[in-house]
Amino acid sequence: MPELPEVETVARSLRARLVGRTVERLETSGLPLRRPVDAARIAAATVGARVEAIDRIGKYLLLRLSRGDVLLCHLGMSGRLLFVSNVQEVPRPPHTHVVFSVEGAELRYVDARRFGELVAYKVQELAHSPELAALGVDPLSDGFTPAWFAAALDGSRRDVKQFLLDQGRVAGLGNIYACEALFRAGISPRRRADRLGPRRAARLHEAIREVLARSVERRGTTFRDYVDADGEGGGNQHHLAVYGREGEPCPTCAAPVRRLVQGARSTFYCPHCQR
DNA sequence: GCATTACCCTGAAAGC
DNA sequence: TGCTTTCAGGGTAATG
Repeated sequence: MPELPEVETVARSLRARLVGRTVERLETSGLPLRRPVDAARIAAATVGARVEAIDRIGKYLLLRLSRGDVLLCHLGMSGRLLFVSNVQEVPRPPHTHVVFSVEGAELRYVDARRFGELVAYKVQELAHSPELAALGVDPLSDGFTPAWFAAALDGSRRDVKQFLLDQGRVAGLGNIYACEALFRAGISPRRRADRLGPRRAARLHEAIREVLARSVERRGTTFRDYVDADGEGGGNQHHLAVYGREGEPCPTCAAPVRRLVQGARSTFYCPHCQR
């Protein structure tokens, strides 16, 4: 499941391949993703345009194109963006929904569960798009300061785990890294956000940055579907302390890791180390 | 403002 | 072995 480190890894691997190249053709499967794919709009934005830059905001990938268009891509649960240079030798995998032909190579959007999204905007529309307008602060951006984070926590009475998953607050954290950051900070996922206090808030801020930075270094976490633009899996799954480890010993105290359900999502935590 | 539930979807795992 | 059921989860929307 692509969260911030996975999307960042895709952005980096794509950047090396795609920037400076021109899109020549667009093909789509015709099947809807989370929303219908507007092939005509995407073609108008991309075909004949050069890829000028690739950015990331939260879990969104931004392909900035010449002529002032931006292609916004969310990988959902199982989405992959694959850059394939030897097109003849590598057949398109099942669930290939969008293909950009790029100077003899292909950028393929593959998504078995079709929870992803691909949408084009004019650059001046982007900030007001429904996807980005409601997004909170990216935890690897300069705006993610301890003071901002503490104030945001103070303004929410939800469980801190729920708070962390809210993309309108912190943009880019998903279930894996929310669990890992809370473990690292020694904070119970059930603690109310506005009851962390300044010391825990500072610890959690630091833990979020740390957990994300380490995972970016390891090129993300591959559980099932995630690979980068070159088809390579990440390495962070070998370094998870609690996520997906129900019943296994906590790496700190050896107590069994527990699982609880918050907002219909599994939370993994150590009841002994996290208070 | 927040909790809960349903929905979209497929493949892996579990259960029989 | 092979079939059926359950579960996983990001984001959105409806409802309370």
